[in-house]
Amino acid sequence: MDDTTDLATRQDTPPQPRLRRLSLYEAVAERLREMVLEGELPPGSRISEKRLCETFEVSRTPLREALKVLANEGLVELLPNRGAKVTEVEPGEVADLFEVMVELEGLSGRLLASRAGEAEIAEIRELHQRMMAHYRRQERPEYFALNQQLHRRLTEIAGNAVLLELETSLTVKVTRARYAANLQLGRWEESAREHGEILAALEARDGEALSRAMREHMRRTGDAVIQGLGGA
Amino acid sequence: MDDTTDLATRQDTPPQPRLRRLSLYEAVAERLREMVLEGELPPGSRISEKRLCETFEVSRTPLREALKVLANEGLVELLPNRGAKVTEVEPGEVADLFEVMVELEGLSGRLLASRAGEAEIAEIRELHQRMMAHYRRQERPEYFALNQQLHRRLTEIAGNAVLLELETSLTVKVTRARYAANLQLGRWEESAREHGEILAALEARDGEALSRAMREHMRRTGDAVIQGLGGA
DNA sequence: TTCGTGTATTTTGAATTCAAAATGCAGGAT
DNA sequence: ATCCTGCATTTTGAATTCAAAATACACGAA
Repeated sequence: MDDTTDLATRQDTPPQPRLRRLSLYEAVAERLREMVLEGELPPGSRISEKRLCETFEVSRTPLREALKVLANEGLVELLPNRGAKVTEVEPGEVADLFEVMVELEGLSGRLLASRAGEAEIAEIRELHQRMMAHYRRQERPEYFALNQQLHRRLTEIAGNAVLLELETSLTVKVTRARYAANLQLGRWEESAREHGEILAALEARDGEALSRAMREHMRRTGDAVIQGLGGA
Repeated sequence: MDDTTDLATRQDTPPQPRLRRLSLYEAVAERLREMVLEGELPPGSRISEKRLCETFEVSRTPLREALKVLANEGLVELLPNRGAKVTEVEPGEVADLFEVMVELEGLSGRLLASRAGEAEIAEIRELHQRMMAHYRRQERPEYFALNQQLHRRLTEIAGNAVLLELETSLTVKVTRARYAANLQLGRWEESAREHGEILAALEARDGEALSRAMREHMRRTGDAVIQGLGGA
């Protein structure tokens, strides 16, 4: 896209692996992921390669590579010789998903308490306060975005790469389940309060309390989502 | 491989999604996974698409699709415009891996105790005894294979699809770390004893004890592997 | 009418081709 | 001698082509 920066990047990128132009298949995968998450491609719907190729204006090769990526993320299912379909959101599987997420959050909390430095805690506090400001103003999209960012940052600070990777990929499914459940419901207030408890436990560096609070937060989110799906 | 069964499978496979001929890229991915796990493709080594295509006698398309699958499993790294390389086995990441696995095993144990029926327990007992027979005869490969099968079956019985999926994919990494650590060491006896405790807790349907035993088993395996890698 | 069979069409799987980026190397300037 | 610079070669990224499988449909028999 921006080829005037070649000169500048040429010698800087090898050491810093950040910031590169995406492959076509990555771009397609990203866009496709969005479409699935937001229900633009509804669960269960068959994906016609030809149609999508026309939509994205790419050939089938990068599209098929992107589909393989999405398949590994569990967003689409690849049926041999019969194309791909968007996976269904089964309430049972969503329950399983949160059951696992609760454990991972618990681990995250325990690690956090022992590994977060003062600087990190200050950073979290700041994110928390910004988020709460949006809550008071009832700005949902901004709140939600910061919420995601905050949770991600917490896991980053926990300092376990495998955990971070797992939470990232499972969060995609969680987000999808939220959309499917149309979860803009009444949990806002409760959720905000839980966030307060999480911050408090972090500031107190109380590993057990933090772990409990994060587990509980995830558990309740799960309950709300599952209820929204008409599950148990 | 066996194309004489086409006639038989033609009408049976649609209802039962089991048992289908693999796509070329799946076959390639499987073989490639083996090669990485067993160190035939050493960590850090660059992968030449052309060479591998010649080895497998396939074109680049299915090979590249397979590489994408392996990349999502974390076995290879895709460098844009510069091909793929086998990921390194970093002791730090292996430590992270086991830290997560311990939690998942704990969950698995808790679920197992409440969900395993008599039939399942009997099945596990039988697997356990077969495994122990191999232990007594000091037949390592057979022991190891049954060990894998038993652990997988335990997670299956735990009845959480997401957990099963996660453990499956993480087990691939665990296996790779074991190979890298050359772990055919002295933990055999200890490990066998731990398996006894697991079975006992399962038979007693003691969720807490089972969870603890499975966590502990995984923790110690991790310690041994990390030690074998020359880590902490 | 309904069901089954065979054929035409569409869609997917894999190979090939074409283009762009990266790598390696030779020659020349400092 | 060392370090640029530019070209040739190799390797990767993406489009296209070809083949095989699945689907849709029309026809004919029961």
